[in-house]
Amino acid sequence: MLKVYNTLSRSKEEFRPQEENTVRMYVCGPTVYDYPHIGNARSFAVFDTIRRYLEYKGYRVYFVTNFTDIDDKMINRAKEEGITVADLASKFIAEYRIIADQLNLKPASINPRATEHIDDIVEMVELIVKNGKGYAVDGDVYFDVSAWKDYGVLSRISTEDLTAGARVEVDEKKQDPRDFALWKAKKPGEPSWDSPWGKGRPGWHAECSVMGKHYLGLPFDIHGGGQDLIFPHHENEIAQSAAAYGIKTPVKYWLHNGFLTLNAEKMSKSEGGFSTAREVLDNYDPQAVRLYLVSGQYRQPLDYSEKVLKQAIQSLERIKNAADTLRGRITILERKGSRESKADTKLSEAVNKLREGLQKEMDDDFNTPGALAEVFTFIREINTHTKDVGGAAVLRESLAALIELVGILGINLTLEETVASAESGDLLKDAIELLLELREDARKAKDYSVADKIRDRLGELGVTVSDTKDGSTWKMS
RNA sequence: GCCGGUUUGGCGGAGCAGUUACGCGAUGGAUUGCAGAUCCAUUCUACUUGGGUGCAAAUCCCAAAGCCGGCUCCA
Repeated sequence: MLKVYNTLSRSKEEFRPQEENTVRMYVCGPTVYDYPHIGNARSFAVFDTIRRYLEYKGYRVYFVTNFTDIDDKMINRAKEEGITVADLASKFIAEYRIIADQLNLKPASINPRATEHIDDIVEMVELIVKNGKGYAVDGDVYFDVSAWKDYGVLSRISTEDLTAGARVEVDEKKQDPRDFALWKAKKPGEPSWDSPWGKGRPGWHAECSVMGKHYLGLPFDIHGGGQDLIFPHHENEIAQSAAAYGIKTPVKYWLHNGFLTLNAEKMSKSEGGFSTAREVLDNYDPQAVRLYLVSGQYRQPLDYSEKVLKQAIQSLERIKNAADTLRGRITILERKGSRESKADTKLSEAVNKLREGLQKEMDDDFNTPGALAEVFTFIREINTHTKDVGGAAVLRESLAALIELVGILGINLTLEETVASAESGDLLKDAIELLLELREDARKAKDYSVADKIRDRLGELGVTVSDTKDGSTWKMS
């Protein structure tokens, strides 16, 4: 039974989607005005893992994540760079897609953009005004927080404290400092759309309410985002949806990931730091970065440093080696024939334990570190028993399980299997096998200079050869 | 000021009442023609501090301290 921590109740709740076997989830995507930073990457990776696990459990997941392509930051940055807001958006959406690809994020069901839903937004704002929960002033439209008694349900910020908040800007147009913009009147040089209040553009919070409703219907099951979005963004989303559509809450489970913290001193000193996702992904194996990002429980803060990245690289290596060990043994058994042995049973049991254990951990609010522990326990079993396994079937089963389960965490172990599937693969494969046969003869004759030459030269060509007690294995690197 | 989180071994990071987390690193040993990979052992009877409850507390309760974050457009 899956339990998820719901920010709304501040407790773990049994997860029950409204429609059986289907999960509808929405994750706040980036504002595409700049390069995504490593903190954004964490959020992407976390919710991708959650989505993949739900799919592993058999749910059909509708996964919507947006691009905010119109807001103050977009406008300011476009002005600075001397390009249009639309061009700025294209540039950084492209950038996002590169990062998403490197992080092995499964493509969303859809990536809607705020500017594609202006009509829907206008419609929602009209409803809010019509329902007496919003008011227009000089082309701006504000949400009337005083008219929504449940304001603060999610963030648990009392409205009195809010007024006293350090960063509330005084705006004469607002009836109350707590009120927030639903629609902003056009200023000179800004992109704008027609509305009943004149030309203008949507407030930030409006888009997510609208797109969530449009693609998933209200209420939907999961809404995700960083903890910094709890207030005001998600609080306002709830208020908007409730005020416009008359429903109590637009979302059943609110999930928020913790921050990624940087050791500021350390980072700032090391050549400009590693603040953008791109810098990190260019400097480290993207798979290791992904592993690092899910190495902590998603609600906990996660510290970033060069050291932990290096640890992740080593951990990833251990996972890859285990897959290679299985593959190597499979090729050896293909050569010498398959005959089951006692070790087969042990490995088979380990596979079952892995599946059970991983599910138990992930069912507990997506405990990815726990899941990784299960994976590594399984890997030890692989390393202990594989050399004695006589049946190829259990090896294939183990490999498939390993690939599938680390796949939930976003680690792709099939990337290195390219050779075998290539058109020319068979010829190449046979040629390498032949060389290894010759090498084996040389080794038997204790002619190690020839044996080492074959291994070294193959190594130069990108073929790594390893010896085991029952023969040699190879892989393309 | 208000609200929230966090404090576990050399490092990362689970556990959330009773037994080895797991990974990385280090050291020693084993296996191997060598290399790579791997296994075993040690570091590892660790849990911010002070009280309390319990047969039993890292784990529950109370208090304090440190660190981090949110408080109108930042994942």
